[in-house]
Amino acid sequence: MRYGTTAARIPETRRPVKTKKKADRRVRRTQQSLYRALLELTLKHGYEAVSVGDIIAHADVGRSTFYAHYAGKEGLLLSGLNLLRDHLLEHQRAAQAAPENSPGRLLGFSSALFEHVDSHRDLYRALGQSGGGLVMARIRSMLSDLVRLELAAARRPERSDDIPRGAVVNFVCDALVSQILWWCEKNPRLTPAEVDSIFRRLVVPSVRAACLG
Amino acid sequence: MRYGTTAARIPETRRPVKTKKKADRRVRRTQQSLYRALLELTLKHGYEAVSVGDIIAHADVGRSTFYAHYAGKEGLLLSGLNLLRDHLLEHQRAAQAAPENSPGRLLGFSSALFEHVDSHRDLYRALGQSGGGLVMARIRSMLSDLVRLELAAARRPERSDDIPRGAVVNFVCDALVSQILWWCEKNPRLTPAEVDSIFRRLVVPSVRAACLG
Amino acid sequence: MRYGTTAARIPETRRPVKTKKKADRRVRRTQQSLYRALLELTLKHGYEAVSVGDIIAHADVGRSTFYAHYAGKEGLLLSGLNLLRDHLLEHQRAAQAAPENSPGRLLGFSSALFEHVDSHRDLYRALGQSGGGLVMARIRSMLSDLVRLELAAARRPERSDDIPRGAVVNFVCDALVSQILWWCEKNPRLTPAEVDSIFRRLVVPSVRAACLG
Amino acid sequence: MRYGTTAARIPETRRPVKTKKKADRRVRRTQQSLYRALLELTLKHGYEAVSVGDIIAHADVGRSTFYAHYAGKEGLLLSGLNLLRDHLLEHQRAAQAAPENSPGRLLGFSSALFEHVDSHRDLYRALGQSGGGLVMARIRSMLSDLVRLELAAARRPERSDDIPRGAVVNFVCDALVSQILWWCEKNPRLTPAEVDSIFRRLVVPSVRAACLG
DNA sequence: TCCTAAGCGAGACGGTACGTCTTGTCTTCCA
DNA sequence: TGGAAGACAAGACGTACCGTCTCGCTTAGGA
Repeated sequence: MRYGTTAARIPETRRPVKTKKKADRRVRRTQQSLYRALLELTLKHGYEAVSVGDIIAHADVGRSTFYAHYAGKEGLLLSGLNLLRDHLLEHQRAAQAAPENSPGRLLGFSSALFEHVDSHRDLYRALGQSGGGLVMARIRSMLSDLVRLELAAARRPERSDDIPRGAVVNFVCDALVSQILWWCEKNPRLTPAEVDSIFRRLVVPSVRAACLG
Repeated sequence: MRYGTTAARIPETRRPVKTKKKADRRVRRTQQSLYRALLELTLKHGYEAVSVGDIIAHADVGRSTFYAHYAGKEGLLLSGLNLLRDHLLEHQRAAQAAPENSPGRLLGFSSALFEHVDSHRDLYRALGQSGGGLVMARIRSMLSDLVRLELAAARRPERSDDIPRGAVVNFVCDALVSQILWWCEKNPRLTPAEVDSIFRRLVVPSVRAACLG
Repeated sequence: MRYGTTAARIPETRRPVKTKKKADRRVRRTQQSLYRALLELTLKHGYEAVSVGDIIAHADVGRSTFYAHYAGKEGLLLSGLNLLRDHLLEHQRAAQAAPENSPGRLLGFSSALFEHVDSHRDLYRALGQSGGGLVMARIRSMLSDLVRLELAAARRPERSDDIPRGAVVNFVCDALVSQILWWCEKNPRLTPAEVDSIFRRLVVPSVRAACLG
Repeated sequence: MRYGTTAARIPETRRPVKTKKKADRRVRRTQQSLYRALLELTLKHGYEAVSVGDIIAHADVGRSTFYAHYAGKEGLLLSGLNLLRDHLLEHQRAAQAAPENSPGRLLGFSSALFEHVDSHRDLYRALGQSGGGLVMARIRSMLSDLVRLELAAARRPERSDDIPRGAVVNFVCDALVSQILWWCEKNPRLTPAEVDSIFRRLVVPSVRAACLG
């Protein structure tokens, strides 16, 4: 979930922070400690098994400090998600520049997503296994925005017997999440490209038929 | 703690049936009380918000009695799943009797599943919303068995560039679950038949292409 | 607690039993099973650690059967105490036959008591250690009757500065119980005679002074 | 779980006192609330009938807070015993200053003990009645230390036919406890001085004979 | 350079749910 | 029909977390 080394900006804090000017190096250090602790403990024991108490002990941070920054365990984890969203949005925009009907245009961010997952495989496995349901739901919700955006742009005029747009968006998002979890849990040997190919063979034709028919 | 040294004196000759039957009457009543309580409370407050204490209070059952029958809240809910599984298996077998390549043969149990969901719409909505993630996971796992069974039977010889069977099974199951949740949460006006149609238009062609070449 | 092999009569039952004619061999067998189970489990794990559930499981008896015979764990244990009381009463009567002021006359049952304890040392240790407080209290209460009886008979006319009779009885009984427990827990090598001697040296002179002044 | 890597930076130089003091104020208030609740409830319903739930409800304290301070109901009650022990030790030391063989020297703390009991008569009655066996056992154990200490100091060289020291200590302690319970339960009209007198007349001569030959 | 407010550690606290345990009652079956 | 088996309600137990809170220390930015 950490992009490169600039794991700084974590906007999902409780308090607007006001960011006086230098945005408190101390604050940043604390938040990074907590985030790192969450990741490490999740990898070791699974997301569900980690308690707030574990996190603050591992991060050597006071309990009240934790709650001063995040609403809870999930808040902390979710704070890392915005980075991913920005990353995918960028790829989506790039794909939109491709010529109409070119094969990689529709859902063009998918390969970037699988690449991302590939570089955090252990974390996703940990989330998938031990009930990080809520986190996956948030990822799903984020993907949902992307897909809706794309289909809204691409769609030809709606016909009466069309599949409802929401159903298609839903189908695509869950297929993505499903693919990710299956990859991480069951078949970790595949390359991101292979996984992307599987995904596209299963999903894209149906979506094309349903929306661009 | 092991009873039964005397009970085992006469191993299987007498009547292990009649004794069981009568005792079961009370047991069944208790279990039904608990199950009904769980459903009612889940509908009212959401699955996650219901505690074991709530359930036993509502069912007027002792705490130890609850744990004598079920491992926990989830165990109780899961106990209702076996009936559904049997129901679906029956429909699957019926569909298999249809001629090869007829349209409703593949995943023939899907309409039965959506019919079932239709008659428990509120419950599924409650499960979907408030984090019955684990329960949906169990339903998914049950569906997984059905789908795996069917694809194993239907599949032509495997080719090297085939999509791995597991990926397809995974894709189908999650599409089913996804469809169910979307239906219950977002678009409750559709009929089961319409939902089934959407599902089949999105999923079946890809599956046919992937498995039946 | 079991005298010889005739461990039969257990009068402290809940129901008068009515003893139709053959006095239900089954009932007796059940009661013996329970009593034996209690003793064995008490020796193994200590009195407090044994639950009714353990007893009936070990005796292979149904729960309701247990409560049909005894009011609880204590009731069962206490049912063995009457035999001891009769035994001691007999010795007390024998000692009373001795000439006035002979050394062994006062509290003449003490040696019989210590002899009894000697033959059930393990049980008393188990009772003393793990809080068989209530049982020791019952033994104490039984001894109390004996001592009160004896002092009432032996006492010269009461004087104003006498120690209250109840205080003396109390003192003697607790000294006996105290001695028993100390013997079993701390110093199991002493013979019954030695223990009796210690007891008499510590207690009898004071009692004689207080009552026979 | 070990905090203190930062807190230990400045080992013992600053002020480990002030910090503790303030924090203790709240702690002390909580502990006193709990102790008071225990006493009040014990007086009202008897020691055994009081559950941890009752105590925390009456003290308006969280369950976990209770267990953070005490191991259980007994632990809470026992926490009040240390004060008594210190009190008695002081009296013992004062008595030791008396001339050899003066009447009040041996077991000189006894009157202080009975005075103490006198001022908590209701509590001791409640403990004695309803099975505060374990608590009385702890009091006994505390007295045991005092007596052992005293006899060890006072004793002349041991002779072969001496009563074992442990037996004497045991005898004295149980006589004290016995006297206390008898007083509280059976004869509450006596003054502490009278009770002390009874105790001393019954016990001290024998002890003197056994130990000071 | 001092002062002041914020960040922070430490952890006490009230609360809630958990799963286990034991008790004594009550129903049902069997001989 | 009376004794045995065991399902059951009741509720205490000790544990685990949670999210709130109070308390001083420390530290850095503005006066």
